[in-house]
Amino acid sequence: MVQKNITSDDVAKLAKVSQSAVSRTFTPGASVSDKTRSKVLAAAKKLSYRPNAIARTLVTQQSRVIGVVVAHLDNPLYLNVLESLSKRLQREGFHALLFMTDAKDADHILQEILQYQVQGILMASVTLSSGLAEECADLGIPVMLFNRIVPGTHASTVSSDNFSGGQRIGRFLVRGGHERIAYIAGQQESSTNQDRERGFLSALNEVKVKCWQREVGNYHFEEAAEATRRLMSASEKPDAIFVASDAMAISVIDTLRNEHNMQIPDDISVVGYDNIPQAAWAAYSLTTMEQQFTAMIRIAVQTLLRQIQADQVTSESFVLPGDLIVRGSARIPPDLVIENTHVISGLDD
Amino acid sequence: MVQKNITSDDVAKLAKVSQSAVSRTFTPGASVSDKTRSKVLAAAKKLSYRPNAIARTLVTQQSRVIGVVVAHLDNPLYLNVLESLSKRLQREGFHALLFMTDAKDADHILQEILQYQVQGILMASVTLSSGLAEECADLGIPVMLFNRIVPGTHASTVSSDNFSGGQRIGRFLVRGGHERIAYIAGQQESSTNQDRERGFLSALNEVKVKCWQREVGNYHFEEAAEATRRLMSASEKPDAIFVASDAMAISVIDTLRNEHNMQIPDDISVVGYDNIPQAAWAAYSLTTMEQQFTAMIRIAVQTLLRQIQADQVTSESFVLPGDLIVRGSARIPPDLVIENTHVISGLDD
DNA sequence: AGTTATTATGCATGCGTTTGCAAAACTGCC
DNA sequence: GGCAGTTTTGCAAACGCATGCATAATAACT
Repeated sequence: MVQKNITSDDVAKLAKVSQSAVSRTFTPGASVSDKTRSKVLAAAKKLSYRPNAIARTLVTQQSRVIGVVVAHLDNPLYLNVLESLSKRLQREGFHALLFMTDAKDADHILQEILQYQVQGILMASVTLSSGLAEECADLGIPVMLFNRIVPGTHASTVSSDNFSGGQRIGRFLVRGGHERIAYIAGQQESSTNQDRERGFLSALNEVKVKCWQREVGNYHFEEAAEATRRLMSASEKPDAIFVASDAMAISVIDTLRNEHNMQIPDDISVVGYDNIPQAAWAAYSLTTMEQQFTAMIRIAVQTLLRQIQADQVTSESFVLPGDLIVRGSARIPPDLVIENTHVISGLDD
Repeated sequence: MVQKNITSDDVAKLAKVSQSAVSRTFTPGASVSDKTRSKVLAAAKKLSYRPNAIARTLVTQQSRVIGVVVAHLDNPLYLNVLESLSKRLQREGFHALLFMTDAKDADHILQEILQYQVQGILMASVTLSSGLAEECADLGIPVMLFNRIVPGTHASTVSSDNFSGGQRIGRFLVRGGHERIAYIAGQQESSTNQDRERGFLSALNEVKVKCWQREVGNYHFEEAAEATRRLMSASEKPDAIFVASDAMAISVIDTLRNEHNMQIPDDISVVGYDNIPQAAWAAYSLTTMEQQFTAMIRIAVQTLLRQIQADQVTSESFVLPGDLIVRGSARIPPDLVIENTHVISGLDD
C-alpha cells in the first residue's frame, strides 16, 4: 500500500548514472554536465523524487532549521511575529521548528530543540538560564532573545526601548496636565514591564510627581479589569492610567466605561503600550507606544543567519525605538508636536 | 572554539561499553541492565550528551515532526490554534515545523515540507491540489485540512458547521424582525465563506426573503469598512448586516458609528462569525457564531496521530457545531431561548 | 594528431543512530 | 557443578545523502 521511499539510488539507476551524479544535480554549484543533469532530472521527475533533507542534514551538519520558542501570554501581535519570522526564514531557505510554552521551563524544552540539530534559536518572551545559553554558545548555536533582556547572558537580544517608551508616556501624561497618574503593570518579572515602569517613574520624577497608585494586571485581560476596579474604589480616583499593554488597556477602558460610567478622555486618560491593531479601532482609539515588531524580527533573523553563516556566535544587542501614537484615549498636551511623534499612524509591514 | 558534537560513541568510550548500549539506554523499552544503564547515564551527563534526533530519524523513519501550514489572512484566533496545536503535539512527543503562506501556492511549500520527512501535515485555511493530496496519501503521510473543505480530496478535514451557522444567524435575524438584511462576504473562494453564505440564504429563503444587499470584505478589516460605506450609500439602507467574520464585523460597527452616526442595535443590527475574544469586549458586545477551535484542534491532532500510529491514511471528515453567542450588537428576538443557545458565554480552553 | 589543462564522473567513506542476530553472561534448579 | 532458560551485550549492517580523491572524458591549444 505505502510506497517505498524513493532514493537518489533509485533515480541513479533509472537515469543510468551514479548516485553521486544525482546528488550533484540537486546540490547547487556542484559540477555536473548539462547532459547528465537533464537525464537525472527526467528520471527524478518520473519517480517524483525529493531529496531527503534528514539524510542531507546528517552529512552536511546543516539542518537549516531554527528553533522558535514562544510564550503566548503576552501579545496578539505574536501571530504577526510568527508570520514575519517564518516568511523571512523561508526566503533564506530556513525553517522554523515551533515550540510553545507558558511557564519559564524553557530549559526543558530547549533540550528537546537541541536534539533536532537546529542551527539557531529564537525565544520570544521567554528567558533561559544562563547555563544553557552558554552551552548553546559552546555548541556554536546562536540564541536570540526577542523582547526580553537578560543581563549577562551569552545570548543576543532584540527589544524595544521600553525605558524610553515608558518615559515618553510619563512625560506625555504630565504635560497633559494630569495630576494623579496610576500604573497598571504587566508581568512583574518581565524585563519589558520593569523597563517601562522605570522609564515611566523617571519621567514623573522629573517633575517631582509620585505614581498615584499601582496595580498589577499580568498582561492579562481579566486581571486588568480587576486592577481597574481596585483603582476606582479609592476615595480619590486617578485622572490618568498608564497601562503596560494595549490588550490590558482595552480591558481598562471597557471597565471604566461600563462599570464606572466614565468618559474617556474627559474624565480620565488611558494610555497603552504595543500599538496592536485593535488600538486603532474607533471604539477605543487608544494612545499608545508603538513597538517595531517587524523591524525587530528582521534584525533577529538577520543576526541569527549572519552568525550561522560566519560560524561564530557572539552576543549582540539591539534596542529599537518606537513612536508615540497619539489617538483619542488621553488628553493631548497643548504643546505637542515638539517630539517626532506620529499622530494617528497605521501599521506598516 | 566550537566543540565537536559528542556522539554516542564518545559516551560509549567513556562508559566503557559498546555504542549499542548507549543507544539502548536512550531507547525506552530496550534491554539494558541497570548497571550499564547507570554507567551510560553518568558518562552522558558528564559529556552533556544529547541523542541526535536527525540520525535517529534516518534509521527509524520516524521524524516525529508534523508539518503545519497556515495562511494568516484569516483570523486572530490562529495564535490560539498554533498554541493549542503545538502543546498537544509536544505532549505526544511530536513537533511542529511551521510554514506560513498567504497565497494558494501551498503546493510549492508542500514540496519543501515533504523533504523534511514529516509524518503528517496540517493545513489551516489553506487548500492543496488533489494531486498532491494523493501523493501524500501514497507516501503514507496523513493530511488534515483545518477549516477548509475540499470536495473529493484524499485529505481529512475538520471544520465548523458553517452552513448551519449561517442558517442560524439568518433565522435569528429574521425572527428579530429585520426586513432588509445585508451580507458582507469573506474570501469568496473559501469554503468557510461559501457555506456560511449558503446557510444564511437558505434561512432567508424559508420565509421567502431575499438578501437585501451583498458586499465583499475578503476577511479584511479595511475592505469591510469600505463594504459598509457602499451599503450605507444606498437610498434604502439595511436594518441588519451579517458579516462573515468578527474581525470584519468590528470594522463594520466602527464605520457605522463613526461615519454614519448609527446606534447599534437600535438603528441597525450587526452579527459576526468566529467569537474571537474581542467580540466580548464591551465596546462591541458582538453577537456571533462560535467556532470550537480548541475542539477542532484536538480532533485534528488525534486523527493525525492515530493515522500515523496505525500506519494507514484514510480520509476522515469532522464537522463541529458551534453555539450562537447572543450579545448586544443585534436585536434579540422575543421568542428566543428555544434553541440551545448560550447567552453571553466565555471561551473555554 | 599530440599534449596539456579543464571538467565530469564514479567509487567509497562517513554522518550518528537503531536493530537483528549470535555470542556471552547471568539465573534458577536439580 | 552442570544444564536449560533468560537476559544482556557487542558486532555489523543499514538509513539516504554529500564529498574527497582518483580516473575518465572532454576541451583547448600547438
